[in-house]
Amino acid sequence: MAALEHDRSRLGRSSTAERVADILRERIIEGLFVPGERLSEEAIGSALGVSRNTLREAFRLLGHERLLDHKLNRGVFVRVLSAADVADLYRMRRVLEGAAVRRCAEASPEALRLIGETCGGGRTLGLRRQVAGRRYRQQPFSHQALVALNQSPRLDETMRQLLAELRLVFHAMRNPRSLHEPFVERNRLLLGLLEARRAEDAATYLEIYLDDAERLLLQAYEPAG
Amino acid sequence: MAALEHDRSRLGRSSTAERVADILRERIIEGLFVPGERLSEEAIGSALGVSRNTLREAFRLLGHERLLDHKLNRGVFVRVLSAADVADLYRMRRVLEGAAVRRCAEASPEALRLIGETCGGGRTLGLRRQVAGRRYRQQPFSHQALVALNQSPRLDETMRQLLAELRLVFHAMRNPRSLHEPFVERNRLLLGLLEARRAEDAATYLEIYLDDAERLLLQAYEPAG
DNA sequence: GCATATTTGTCCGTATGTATA
DNA sequence: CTATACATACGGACAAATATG
Repeated sequence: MAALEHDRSRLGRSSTAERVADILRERIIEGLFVPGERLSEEAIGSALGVSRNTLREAFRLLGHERLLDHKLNRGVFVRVLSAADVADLYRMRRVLEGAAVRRCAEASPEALRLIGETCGGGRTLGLRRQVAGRRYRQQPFSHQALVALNQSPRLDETMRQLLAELRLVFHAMRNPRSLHEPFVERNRLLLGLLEARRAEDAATYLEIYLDDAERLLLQAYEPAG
Repeated sequence: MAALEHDRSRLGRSSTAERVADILRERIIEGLFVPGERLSEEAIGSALGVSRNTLREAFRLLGHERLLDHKLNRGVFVRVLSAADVADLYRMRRVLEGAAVRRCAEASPEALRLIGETCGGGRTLGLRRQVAGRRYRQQPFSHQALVALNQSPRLDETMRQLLAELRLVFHAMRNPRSLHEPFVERNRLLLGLLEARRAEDAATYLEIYLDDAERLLLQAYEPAG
């Protein structure tokens, strides 16, 4: 890998550490770095053409996002989530997505449309570029856009980090696709309830949805983790 | 300030950067560093007896918590929240605390008791030590403990960061106390609803509570910010 | 507007301590 | 147990950006 291009194009300038964090975050989310893998300062630093000090700043950022696990004097590792972590993530989803569906009555048509948008696969950042050799899932339901109904940038960011963590679970499994497919129909149904502005029905349905999703995920994950 | 004591006492070891972050976080929350103030790498590094590299790692952590504002080539500043930030924090509170009160029926008596505990003033970490010359508020209602009803460590942490940010608002004002006092009675009333397990009433009351709190806070903050 | 001083951003070298083969 | 590898943390260096007079 070549050294980082120093973009610095006008506004939104960012430090090298932040750009390195972006790169590493992407690789973790895409599964190029698998959970449990150790990230060597020496190896990655030289591969990215940055000093160890700069790289360590990036590691701190990703550690704070719970994507990396900092073990003192042992290095940083891609996070391996426990079953308790998975349960916690779903408790969060119930809160964040539950609050969102309850506000569907006051949501703009545009906001609702974004939930069903087929492009982007759930992430709102400009990350839709094709990753080599990796099929890009086209899920016609964005839970990120759902949470956006709360109209809170901070909750959006929280959800983004939550979904990134959930990726770690899937990357630690052998057949993650099989867990998504049973839910495409449910997603469609949920979206229908939202468009009909039936907030309470949607909330009830979401609870069942997430209960099932959590249970199925834990069943498939437990033996691996 | 003397150099950091290298504790390293068995389990729960932490790096110097994390310990420095803890110290700086505490000072920001206590208002010893006021919003807008620039934190010099040189000054703080030598004051704490750590190198610039280590200090910068700590800065990254606090920046990620939104307590510090990183301005490229200009340094780090104690965050100054905008009115939009305050509104966002209250949107979050409605979601996190709203979900919590809705679960009061299934809350343990112990969990409810903690909300009304008079010691600690809202924070669950062992931070109840007396800060010199700073009166310690004894609020008999912990919104942190309320959010804990969600039984999610991650939401607990989110709430902790949220309350830390809110502190920034109060430290940027001249008379922060006056905004708390009108709510001690409301807190008592809300706690009564929770203890009576009247979830829906509590949720409704909380909405009004937070609407008022946000409005009053913005009124008092707008001219300053 | 310009020259200078200050401060950040980033890198390197190195000593020390810790974990692991 | 020794040896090796690596993370931790420090201090110094220099360029670039910014603040100051």
